[in-house]
Amino acid sequence: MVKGDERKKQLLRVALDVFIEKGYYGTSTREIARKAGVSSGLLFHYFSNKDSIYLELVKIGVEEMKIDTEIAMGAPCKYLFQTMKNVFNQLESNPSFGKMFVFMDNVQHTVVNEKDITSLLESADICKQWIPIILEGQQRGEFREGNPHSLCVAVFGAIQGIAQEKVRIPNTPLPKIDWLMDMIVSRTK
Amino acid sequence: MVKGDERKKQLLRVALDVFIEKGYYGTSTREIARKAGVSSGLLFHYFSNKDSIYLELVKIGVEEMKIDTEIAMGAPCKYLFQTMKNVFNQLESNPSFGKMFVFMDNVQHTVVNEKDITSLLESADICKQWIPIILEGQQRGEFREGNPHSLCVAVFGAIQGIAQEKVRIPNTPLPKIDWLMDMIVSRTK
DNA sequence: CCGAAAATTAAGCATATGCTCAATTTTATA
DNA sequence: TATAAAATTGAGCATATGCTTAATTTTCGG
Repeated sequence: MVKGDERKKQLLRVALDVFIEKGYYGTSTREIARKAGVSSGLLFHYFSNKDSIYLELVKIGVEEMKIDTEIAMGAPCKYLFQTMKNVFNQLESNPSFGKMFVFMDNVQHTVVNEKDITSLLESADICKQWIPIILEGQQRGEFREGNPHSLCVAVFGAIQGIAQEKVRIPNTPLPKIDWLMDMIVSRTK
Repeated sequence: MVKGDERKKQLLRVALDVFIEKGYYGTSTREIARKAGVSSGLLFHYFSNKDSIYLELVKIGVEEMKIDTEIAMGAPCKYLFQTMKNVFNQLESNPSFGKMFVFMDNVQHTVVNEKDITSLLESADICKQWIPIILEGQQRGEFREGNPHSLCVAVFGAIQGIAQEKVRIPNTPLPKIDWLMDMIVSRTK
């Protein structure tokens, strides 16, 4: 017998793995329970339904993805560099971080009948968060000219792609941060 | 009544949409049939089972993703540029191309109990195809130094991310190809 | 216009799924 | 140690799913 709180955390960990591997619809509550070594009944003792497990994971992910707009606006280029450094460090040292990264990407591309999730995701939209910062960086001459949305998509698309590969093949060598910065940093600087 | 060949193509088109939206496991054969306006029975008249629909789509995707190694080795930098240009042009003009792009990415991250698919995907592994070309480019001084695998992951991760966003939000502005090239092209050139 | 071939359907079987619920075991506490 | 609270199980219901099959409709060459 395990204390309720621990069990719930364990179930969330297992659920994250299965959701990543098989997607929302392909994940059965039975499989989560089985991989956690408990009965289906217990799963539904801790979570009211399948959606709520998913939603809870999304909430955790959204929290992890939040950026500090205050600091970012103060030094866009430096902040972007630091953000990448943090992400890459975490990808190397903490497998569950990478998993959550991949999960959040999957979530973005999965249509789930849950308005709660849709609204949650809006607040986690990387482009929405970063576009004002990129604009600020452009005005300072730190970032190159061009559509900020495009720049954002390119930079964070690359980070996403790298994270995906890292989770799938853990010994994937990470690129240098400078390479990614070269995509967005002003050349004349 | 529709001629067999046309119907099959239509079913593949519909299946691609559903697979993208809900993933392999979340896609039901009934839904494919319903969205195509036919009965389940007819679906299984044209395809022996669900896996074979998926496999057929993967085969098409693999074919589209193949690169011309001969030409690429002759002019790595130019070829990379041209490849990106083609991809971006297609993304703008041909929605089904973008869909296939996203689908192939999903396929890479989905575990399906089908050894046929696993082996098929190896031949479509972008890194496996590009690493020799990047190496060649580095020897010529066209590409920057660094782990070719990392460079590959960064560049094609970015392209993937962009394609994803373009499919999800079709009016997403595409970045300039030069921005992406700056990630990999030698600075001293 | 006849009949074979092709296209299509509807019903149904076996199994998997989300979820409930009554019952049982374990733990903690007074 | 007695008892309430918490943890856990396992059977089971309703529905969804992959797929089969017999039967029906449509097409079209002779």
